[in-house]
Amino acid sequence: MLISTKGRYALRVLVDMAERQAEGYIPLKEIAERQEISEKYLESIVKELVKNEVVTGVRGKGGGYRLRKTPEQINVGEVLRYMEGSLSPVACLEDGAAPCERSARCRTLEFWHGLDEAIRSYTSGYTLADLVQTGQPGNDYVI
Amino acid sequence: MLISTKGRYALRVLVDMAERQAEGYIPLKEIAERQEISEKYLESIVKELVKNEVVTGVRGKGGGYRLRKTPEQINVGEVLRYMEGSLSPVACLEDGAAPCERSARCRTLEFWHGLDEAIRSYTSGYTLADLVQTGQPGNDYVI
DNA sequence: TATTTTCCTTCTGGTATGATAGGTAATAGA
DNA sequence: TCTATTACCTATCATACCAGAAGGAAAATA
Repeated sequence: MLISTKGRYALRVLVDMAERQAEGYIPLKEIAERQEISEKYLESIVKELVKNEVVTGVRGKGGGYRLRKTPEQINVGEVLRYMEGSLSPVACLEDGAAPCERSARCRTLEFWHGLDEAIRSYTSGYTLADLVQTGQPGNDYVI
Repeated sequence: MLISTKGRYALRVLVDMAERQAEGYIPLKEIAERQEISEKYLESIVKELVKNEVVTGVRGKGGGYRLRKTPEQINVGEVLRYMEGSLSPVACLEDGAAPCERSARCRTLEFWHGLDEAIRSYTSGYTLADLVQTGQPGNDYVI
């Protein structure tokens, strides 16, 4: 499993926010109800989105969360990487992974690199706007 | 992490066997030493390969394991699916997963389907022969 | 001041991962 | 027939991650 509920829920939350951009700040409680996800669990997810400057939160009455950029500026691959830490298919390609001392003679490394690149180029071909509008990528990425 | 050590080690074991096809049956102990992987752990991995008819084992002196098909006939994606159970990036696309009752209005489903397909088409574009020879895919798959 | 909301820290039950341990069954060769 | 070798089988274990739940503190509004 490449993507856990963290990544999946994060996208659903962002789509929800994008569809209600005009309404200003939206309480997490509302999003949790609409998306049928535990509000407490969503807290930990949104926290990560705040930390990475994808959304902003405002406390108190009338507060809530809203997108910090336009949906067109929010890249899906980037968001998933925030949530999952990494989208690398294997441990040896993860950021900050100790370089494998077998890599020079590893016959599978190139295969993994290719898979990593396939995932990277697919996911970074989508923005939040693509998800909201049609569910189709808006750029020229072709599978 | 899409691929655990099970899938990674399985490929290394298979490449090792492919490179020594002419030598007949190869004891797991040798493979474990060459690949620097715990023999006991490899047992559980090879067991799965036997179960899925990728390799055959013969007991006793002079015994060991060998490929059951030619490297050209062994598909990398298939092997990884045996080892990992599934290569689906998200739980909702896994084989036998309960169909999500939100799927009709899910704005992210198509994105996940595309990612699933990207992974599937990349991994199934490689055979064991490709890993052994050059580390490059032998078919016309283009990223 | 009361209410609403984010924000922060801690805890928990379940499951998967990456092994290790110890044995049984089959086979070949001396 | 005995012994060494090898695959095969079952059980156990430490650790980490997943998916939340709980309880409160801080800020903002009315």
